[in-house]
Amino acid sequence: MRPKNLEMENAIRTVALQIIAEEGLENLSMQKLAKAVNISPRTIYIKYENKEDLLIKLFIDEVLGAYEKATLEDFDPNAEFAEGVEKLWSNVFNYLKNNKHAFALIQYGKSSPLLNKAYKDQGIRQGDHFKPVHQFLKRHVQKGTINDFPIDVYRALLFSPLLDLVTEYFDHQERSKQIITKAVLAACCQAVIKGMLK
Amino acid sequence: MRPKNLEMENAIRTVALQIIAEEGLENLSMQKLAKAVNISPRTIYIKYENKEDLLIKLFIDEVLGAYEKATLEDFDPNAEFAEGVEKLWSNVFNYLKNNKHAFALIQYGKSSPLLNKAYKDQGIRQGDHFKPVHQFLKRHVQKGTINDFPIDVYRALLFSPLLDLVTEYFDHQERSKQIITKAVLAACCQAVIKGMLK
DNA sequence: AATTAGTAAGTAAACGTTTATATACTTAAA
DNA sequence: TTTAAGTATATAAACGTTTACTTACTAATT
Repeated sequence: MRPKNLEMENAIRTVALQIIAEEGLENLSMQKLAKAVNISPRTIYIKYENKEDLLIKLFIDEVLGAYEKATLEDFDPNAEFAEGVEKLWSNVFNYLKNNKHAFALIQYGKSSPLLNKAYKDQGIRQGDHFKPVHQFLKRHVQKGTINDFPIDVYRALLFSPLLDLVTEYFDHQERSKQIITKAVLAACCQAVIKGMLK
Repeated sequence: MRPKNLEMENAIRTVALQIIAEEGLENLSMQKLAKAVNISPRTIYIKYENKEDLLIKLFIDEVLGAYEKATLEDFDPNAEFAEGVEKLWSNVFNYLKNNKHAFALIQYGKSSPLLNKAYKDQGIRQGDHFKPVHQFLKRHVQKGTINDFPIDVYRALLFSPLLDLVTEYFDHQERSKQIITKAVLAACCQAVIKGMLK
């Protein structure tokens, strides 16, 4: 039996992300993708059932999986509140800064009904991945450090400003001057922490 | 001369927003839109140059324009900091709550390169619309109430958690229990305010 | 060791459908 | 009667996906 060309499988994902980031999800087609990778369209269908399958696997496995993993790297659920949040912020920012294409698809996850649905299904089935963060927050609620909120509300308060700052970071990368400096990020992180402390 | 059917122009925009919200931007086509409005495809081209023109006008005029207007309703740039932010939050939340389809396109504005570009071009050309908010923030920086940040950073800190909470609100609308209650919103708003105060 | 049957990976080209947009015509009001 | 608003229909290109075929390798048989 002829062996799989694993490099090619990787190329499909990389180029797909690139097209989505540069031209938008609405401009990614199977034919365009095949041409860009320099393979036959049929080859994509050996690895993925259809376009929807490709997009969802790209989103869930390639993008969200790596993102969640990077977020939790060296994160200690038993850390002090400020220390823990600072670690999460630096993990997220450093990862996204170096993975612009993945970030683009993450943003689409909030708009596109297809990806959104996949995310919710995934979020409900496998919320364990963020368990250390839940644990961390729960501990601080019990300790009385922070207010008690539903977990999704914490996500909004803790991470959404950061994701917006990443957008700004990329926007200003193309311009002359970067406004999202380390100092600004640190100050924003402190603001978020301060807001959540009781 | 035969007069324009203004109702139809309105129907085009409403139905376009509906399709985008329900099926995604990538599933809006001119023919599908025409069929849904029960007109000829050509009629859309009388009112819009092409698909891109339609999308951008929908995004900028219909959605962002109305959104900014609603945000600033009865907003007083001379208000106390907490009072001002609370007003902005309640304006934004109440507007978006009742304009789910518009909200969907606003979210696409952060992902789609086409809309994103339109937004940036617009943001640079006509930043005056949010002038009262800039004025408000500037005043409080000078008064020493809050830290001095670039304006885009304030947007991230002040509004992005709220937009995430609106997403959560709609997500939970379909389920049994609403977690984004008035009390939760108010508490989040207070957290944001507290974080920004010096 | 040489041959060959079997099989999954891969390709080129095409399928029928849908896309954005254009042409040619009709309608309705000034 | 003129004129723009509107329709029905056509078009070429692009779409997702499939068909028919080739390639590269394994493993069993000579």
